Order: sequence, then structure tokens, then C-alpha cells
Amino acid sequence: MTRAAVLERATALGSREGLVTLSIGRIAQELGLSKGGVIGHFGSKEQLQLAAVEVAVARFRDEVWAPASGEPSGLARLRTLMDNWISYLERRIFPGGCFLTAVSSEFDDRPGSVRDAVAGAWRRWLFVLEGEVAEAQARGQLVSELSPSQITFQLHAFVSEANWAMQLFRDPGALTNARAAISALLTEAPYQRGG
Amino acid sequence: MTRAAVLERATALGSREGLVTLSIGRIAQELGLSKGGVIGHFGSKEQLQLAAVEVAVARFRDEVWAPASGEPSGLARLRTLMDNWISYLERRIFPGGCFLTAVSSEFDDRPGSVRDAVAGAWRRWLFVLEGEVAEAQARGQLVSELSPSQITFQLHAFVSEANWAMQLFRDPGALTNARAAISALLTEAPYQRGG
DNA sequence: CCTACCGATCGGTAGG
DNA sequence: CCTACCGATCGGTAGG
Repeated sequence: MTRAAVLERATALGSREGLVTLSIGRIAQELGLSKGGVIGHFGSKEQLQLAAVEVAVARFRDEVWAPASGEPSGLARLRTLMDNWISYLERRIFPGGCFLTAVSSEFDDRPGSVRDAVAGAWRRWLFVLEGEVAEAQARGQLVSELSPSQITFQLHAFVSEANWAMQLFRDPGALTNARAAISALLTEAPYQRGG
Repeated sequence: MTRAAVLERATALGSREGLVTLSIGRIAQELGLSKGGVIGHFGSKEQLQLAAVEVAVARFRDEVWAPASGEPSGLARLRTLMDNWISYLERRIFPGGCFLTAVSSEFDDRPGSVRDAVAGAWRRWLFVLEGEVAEAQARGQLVSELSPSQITFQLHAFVSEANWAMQLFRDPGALTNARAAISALLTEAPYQRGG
């Protein structure tokens, strides 16, 4: 299906060069189509951008969230989510690194529907993570000195930094650093007051 | 001086919308100049982009590095550097958040002189930080379980995450989270085997 | 899905 | 610093 092929190019290009400079003419040329043949499926560039975000969110869910959904809620699921997340970077699911990270930086000062969609996706994902952190703490699997919000901040910071260093320096050592930092933060709580 | 005014607009716009979509015509219009009057100072858009990076690097040095250069090398200077860095975000020195972060994400998949300049600036800055971490460890002011590279990775991760959350969610709580994480990581080493 | 076209804007230059 | 212009490309549309 042409629409799917267009979206595959759009998410690949979007992860590398962003969705703003994404050009309908260029996608058309790369796929051997006319511009009308590309944009006809979406109606406007903005709708194409939104569809690309939707595809990328689904891809992220399939790669990172879904394979962890069978784990018991709490520390086990949280660890699996983080493993999947780093692995998703390592396997370069998108050629330019995490699509939603690239696009969130690109649109943070560009109000509109694309920004809203990306910010919403991020809010929902961070909310999921924070819920698992809280659950792990409630079960006594994780130290409670730090708030769920603080721990989630740090977890995402490590993943983002790995993505950034991979993209700018092509340094796979960043993945190692991220895994070490995450692992240290998610160390099982020492035996104390039960749980 | 016109050149300085152009660069002020270029760094401000660059931090918000990047240096790729930066348009000579738009800068000219905003400053009440002709396009020739803008580009004549630089020769080409690429040279304007490079000049903007240079200005932003100098600004970063003035705001973050310089006020810490009087501190004794090691933990004291490292803490001051990190305080200045977070404060630089808090004071919104650039209207779109950290210019060099925005531009590094934008150019990570765009080979050329701008990418090289930005990556070089980041390498030098991370090298400075890592040196202070190593110095603090050598003086026994910081635990040595983590390598200087690992600690530097985490420090930058916290600052980057704060910048990202500030830009995408306008959430000043991210600065608080970053400060707490940095402070915990840079806690003085407990008394042990001297130093 | 195509060709052919619209007005707008791009980076850059010529000539002053 | 200006006006006036170059060819290229942009998003989008008309008509088929």
C-alpha cells in the first residue's frame, strides 16, 4: 500500500532530519511517485506529519511497551521496560535515533497539532513509567527515598542521554553508561520493614 | 553593529526553531534590512550558522564556565559548574532553551561544518567536566565506584532532561529534579582511606 | 494515481 | 548597505 510506504519514508526521514523540512516532493521522488500521489493520502503536510507521529508511537509501543506487558507490575515490569527501551535504541528501529525524541525537540517551540500530539504521547509514556515506579515502591521492591517523579526523571534522562550521544558521537559506550545508571537506580530495596 | 544584531537574532531563532529553517529573508525583515545586508557580513548561510554557533559557545562559556573558573579544581568547581549550568537554563539565556542542545540534535544527521563545530564544542565541554570529576575523585572528595565517564554521563543526562522537559512541558519542576539528582550524585565521599 | 500549474519563498548574485 | 533579479523548490490545487 502506497500510504504505508509514504509513512515508512516519513518516519525514517523524520527521525533523521525532522518533520519540518520533510518535503512532499522529496518523498515522491524517492518513491517514484508524483507529489499529488503522496499528499492525496493525507490532504496536507500537517496531516502527514500527524500520521507519521501516530505510526512512530505505535512502533514504540510494539517495541518497548508490549513485550513487557506480561511481566508482573512493579520492579520486574519496570526493568523489562527499560531494557526494551535501551534495546530499541541499540537496534536503531529508526535510522536517526528515537523519532519521538527528535520530533519533540523540533516542535517544542512550534505550537500546533503536531506539538500537541508529541507532547501527549510523551506525557502518557512518562505516566506509565511513573506508575510502575510507584507500584514497585508500594511493593517494597524499590527504595522510597526518591519520589516516583524524581526516579522517572532520572530514568528518562539516562535513556535520552544515550540517544543523544549515539546520534552526535556514534558512541555505543553511551548505551553501556545508560544501562549501568538504570541498573544502579533500580537496585532492589535492601531488606527493611517488609513489603 | 549590524553583524552583532544579525547574530543575536540568529542565535535566538536558532535556539527556538533551529539553524536549518533559519531564513536570511526573515532575519532581514525582522531587522528592517535587505537580504544582501544580512548575508553580506557572512558570505553564505553556512557561514552565518557557524558564526551563530561560535557566539553561542562564547555565551555558554561566559555564563557557565567563567564564573566557576576561580573555584579550586575538584568538587567545589564541579558543583559551581553544575549550579551555573542549571541556572543558565532557568534564566533562559536563549529563548528556546540551550542553543547547543537544540542544534546538536538538529545536525546529528546532517554532516558538514556546522555539525563538526557543534560536536567539537560538546566534546570539549564534556572533557572539562570529566576532568573535574577525575580531580574530585583523586582528592577523595567524590566516591570512586563510578568512572569519571559514567558520572559525567549522568550529570549531563540530568541537565539535558531538565532542558527537554522545560521546553516540551514548560515544567520548572524539571529544574528541581535535576538539581536534586546532581546534588545526590555529587555528595561528598564519606570519610574513608583518607584523600 | 498522473501532468501541469499556482503564488510564495528559498539562498545567492549583479550592479550600484 | 540597497534594488532587482536568478533558478530551484516549497505546499497545494485543478482537472483528468
